[in-house]
Formats: sequence, C-alpha cells, structure tokens
Amino acid sequence: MSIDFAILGFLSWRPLAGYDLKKLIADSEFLPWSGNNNQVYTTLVKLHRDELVTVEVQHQESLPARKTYSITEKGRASLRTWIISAPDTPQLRNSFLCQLAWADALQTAELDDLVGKYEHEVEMRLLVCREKIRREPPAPNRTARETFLWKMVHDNCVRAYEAELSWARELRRELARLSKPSEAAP
Amino acid sequence: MSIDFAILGFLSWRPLAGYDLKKLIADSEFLPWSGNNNQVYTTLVKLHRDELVTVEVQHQESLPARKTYSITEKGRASLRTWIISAPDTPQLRNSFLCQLAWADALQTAELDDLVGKYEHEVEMRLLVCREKIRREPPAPNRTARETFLWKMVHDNCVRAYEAELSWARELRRELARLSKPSEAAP
DNA sequence: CAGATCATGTAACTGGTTACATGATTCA
DNA sequence: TGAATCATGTAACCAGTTACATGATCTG
Repeated sequence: MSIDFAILGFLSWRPLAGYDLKKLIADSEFLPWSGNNNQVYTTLVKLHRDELVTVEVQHQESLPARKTYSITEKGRASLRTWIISAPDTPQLRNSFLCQLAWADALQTAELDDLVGKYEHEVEMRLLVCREKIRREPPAPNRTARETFLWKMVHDNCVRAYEAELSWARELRRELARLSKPSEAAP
Repeated sequence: MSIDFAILGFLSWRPLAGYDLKKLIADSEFLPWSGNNNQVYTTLVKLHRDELVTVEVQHQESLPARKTYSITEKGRASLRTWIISAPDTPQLRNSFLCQLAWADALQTAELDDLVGKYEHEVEMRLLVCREKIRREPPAPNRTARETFLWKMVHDNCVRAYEAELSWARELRRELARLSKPSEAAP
C-alpha cells in the first residue's frame, strides 16, 4: 500500500490542502507515515496528473498561496476499488526480537535491564497512543457505523501495544524465575 | 535497525556463507527481511570492509566458490553494543486499518465480506507462522536461557497474530449486530 | 526435460526519510 | 528576539525489493 489512498481517503471526507493532509497523517495513530513534505506534495501532484483530484488555488495576502484539493468521481472510484481489494496481512517489525534472539551473550542483570527498558518503551508508547486518540484531530463521523469503524481502528492500535506489554512483562517474570533458583542455592 | 546485526547475530553463532544467511533470514519468522541477494551480499562486503567479519574462500569442483564468513572480536563487540542499546518500539503497519477507516462507503454485505477476507488472511498467516516455527531451521540452543529466549521470540509472533484475529472476529460480530436490528424490523 | 539446489553477484527501481529553502505573522 | 504556525516545494540519501545473469548438478 502507498500513501496515495490515505490521502484520497481524507479527500473523500472533505477538500483539504497539502498542509492539512500532512498534519492529519503525521498526527494519526494508525497511518504509518511520517507525513513529510516530499511525500505529501509530490503525491498530490501525481494524483492531480491522474485526474483523481482537482485543485483550487487561493491567493492569500502576506501568506503563501493555499492549494485546496478535492476528490473527483474518478478518484472516488479508485479509492473504492482499493478499499474492497483483498487486505494484506499486518506487517510486524520489531527490532527488539532480534536483539533478544542474541541476548544470551548478556549477563542476568544486563538482560533484565534490557527487557525492562523495552517494557518501559512500550508503556510510554501505549500512553502516547491513548493520548493521541483522546485528542485525535476532527475525524469523519458521518454515520454511527463510521464512528464505530474509527473506534475499532483506534482500538486495534491500543490492543497491539497492550498485548506487547503483557508479553514483555511475562518475559521479564520468567527470566527472573530462571535466574533466581541458582542464586537461592544454599 | 538494519539487517547488519541480524547477520552479525547469526555469525556470532557460527561461521556461515552468504547463501546460508540468505536462507536463514528468508525462513525466519521474526526477522522482517526478505533475505534478497542484494541486501545480504552487499552487507557482507560492508561488514568485511569494516573488519567485523573475516572471509575464507573454499574453491569447489564444479560448483561456485563458497565464501565462509566468521565474526571477529570487533564484530562481536559491535553486536554486543547494539544488543544492549535502547530498544525501539515495535512498528505496526497495517494497511487494513486504512481500508477500514474509509469503508463506510461500502454496503453492509461488502463490508462484511471485506472484514471476512481479513479474518481469513490473518488465520492463514497464523497457520504459516506456527508451521514456520514448528520446522524452524536449526537455531542456537547453547544454553537453556537461549532456548527460552528463542521460544519467547516466536511466541511474540504467534500472539500478535492471535490478538489480531480476535480483534477481527469481534469487529465482524459487532458489525453484524449494528446492521441486523434494522433488517429485523417488522 | 523442467525445475530445484548450490552459490555468487549486479542493475534498476520504489518507498520512505531528513534536511534545506523561502517568507510573512503571531506569540511568549 | 527566538520559536511556532502557515504553506509551498526540492535535493540527497537510505533501505529494501524485484529481476537479471551465470552455470553445474541433482531429482521427478
């Protein structure tokens, strides 16, 4: 998947400028892109070239011109085709697993410290996630069903971090159990 | 993180050729890389240039020469530094969430079909994951702790897909509840 | 005879990132 | 006075993918 449909999605909600899209993408919890200029602005040029969006330029006094993009019928059709296309499996990439795979080179205390750091990292990420969702920028709430869908999307993010956190805690507990008996020997 | 440490990790276990590493990476459940030639072979050249590994060339009759790479002390130190470095948060990228966010444009049956396809996709992925783990290529089992660490790493993958699956099922159930009452009206 | 396995390597491309550049306005 | 907000855009780079190229040997 590319950022194209994330942008088309927002434009299917309402007309927006590149600057707005950039912020919406950067602030979103479930969209995996940083929302950097290069990506957003060049994608908009491409979508316009392909006639999936139209532009309207508003010249403003003492501020750069604002280009408001709107989705076209062709754009709406393209978005719809993508939405009903076969979903991909979620991509899990967790570099900590790779660290852990070779972490037997560490001493007990070092390993506990490493897992502790990961636990803390995930805790922090979960807080950020919840906070981001709490004050999510205005999102479409056109129908009860749409509100529900967005709720479930956000729920997915929270649950993923929660599952990760409980795994990390279990890992730490088990590692402590593995190392303690020998220390407690008479 | 880059593939460098995944390669150094395997080499910290035992000497291997690029061809072996490529397969180990491709077959691994928790390493997120495809294990394509370009990446593996060029990384090995780089690691060698940086003196993190040494090479030994075995000329074989009627087969291309085999280059066996071994980790150096410098390589082991570099790997260790990375292992104890602050872990990153796991990266979740799920394009289905983006599809779902704009799926209110679909009709009840279409939406149910979409979520059903996702559920099936995750089910299949979970099966593949379990199967891959069941016949994982020989992995280091140097200590009981290392065996435990690898078990937990694999567990992490399985649990992530299980969590995803239960989320998808709940989503589908709730969507059915949302749409049925109106249909059941007299 | 086609296709997998062994074993190396390169070319072209996509997708994404950081950082730079401009320039007015508002706020602490 | 320095930083943030508004608003556009480009350059250079890194990571990763597919596909190509070679060529013997083994298996169905």
